[in-house]
Amino acid sequence: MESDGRRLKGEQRKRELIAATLKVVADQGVAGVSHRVVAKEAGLPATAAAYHFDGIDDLLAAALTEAMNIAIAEIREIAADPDPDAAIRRMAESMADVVRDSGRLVAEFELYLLAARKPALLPAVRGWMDVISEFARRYLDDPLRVLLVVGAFDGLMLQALLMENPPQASEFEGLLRVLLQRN
Amino acid sequence: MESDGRRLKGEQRKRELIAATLKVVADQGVAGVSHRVVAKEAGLPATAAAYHFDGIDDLLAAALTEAMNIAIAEIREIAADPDPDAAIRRMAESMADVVRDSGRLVAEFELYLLAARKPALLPAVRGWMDVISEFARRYLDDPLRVLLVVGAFDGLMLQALLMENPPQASEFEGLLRVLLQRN
DNA sequence: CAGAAACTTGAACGATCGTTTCACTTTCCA
DNA sequence: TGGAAAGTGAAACGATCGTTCAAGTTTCTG
Repeated sequence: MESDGRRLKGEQRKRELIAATLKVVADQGVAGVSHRVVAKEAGLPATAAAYHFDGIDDLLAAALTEAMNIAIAEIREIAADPDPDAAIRRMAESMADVVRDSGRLVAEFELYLLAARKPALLPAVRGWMDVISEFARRYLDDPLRVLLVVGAFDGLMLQALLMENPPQASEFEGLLRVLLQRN
Repeated sequence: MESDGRRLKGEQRKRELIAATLKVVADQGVAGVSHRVVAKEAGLPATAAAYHFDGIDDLLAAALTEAMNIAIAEIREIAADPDPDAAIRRMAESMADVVRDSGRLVAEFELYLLAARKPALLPAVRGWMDVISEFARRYLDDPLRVLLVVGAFDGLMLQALLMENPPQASEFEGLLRVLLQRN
């Protein structure tokens, strides 16, 4: 724990800046992230981010990692459902939810692309792929099929991001049942 | 056809600028694209892109659309193979090739993200999804499974972009056989 | 060959960028 | 309580950005 009031305020501001950054990423993409834009979004002076983070890349990495960790925690919670069928159903609902407000989805894929060039972001991506993989192994033994689930999970969401009529929860459930051989 | 030598030179420069833009996207991502950077890559003066394109967004859209159209043509050619099993095999080899030199892959996903905010880019993305969908319908009747193939196709490549040991052609072939129910 | 059309290119514009500096307030601790 | 530590924020820096402008050259057309 941390009890120093000075550091506590700093940590709070860091969180505010991360939240503002994610909002900017959702609205305008990674390209729209700058010290001044993020600061205005957070209602803070332009130099706030420069003080609390080691440059703009550090802020971006922190924000995208944070977004990914939230998503990972959600999936982990759903995957822990004792009823395997209920887990699938809830997973499908979660996918439909994420597709509906696409902000997090955009952040997730921006992180993927950034990670392709900045190894510091790879652990967050690996954590995401691992939690999906773990979920899939509950239903499948074949490693090839597990790999397929991880790829299809992201691909379906990316596809949904660009479709006129993205799939509903019921369709996601059908897709998951096919992938997990639970027909 | 076009026979005006003045316009021909202009078209040629446009192609050079598009090629240079794709190189920059592959190396540094969309964020690295600017008039001056692209011009230096192409060995042209900084104002060349400003003359031939209606702004930097127009250049970027032209380049990413071009990359996507090349990819679409490749898939279409492979899908036209009279032997269904040979088509799967060649498709798997193509996927492994693309993963190996990841430049086009990065461009493709940058286009996806850009299309989420700029509707002008949607047709190129839809063309890609359509050609994969068409390929899948040769093997599958169930629309849900066709949807799954399209999503999984992109998702697997995106995943491969970030794996330490991306799948080989043989693994892609196994994955395709599962997806297309051709075991 | 003369004028129009298309292309070329360096210079320059205002805007925004990331970052540093420095004077300041707040908070902690001995 | 007084000095150290942490955070705050306005101002300013040089760099880069997209774009415009104007003075050229090349190419076509009548």
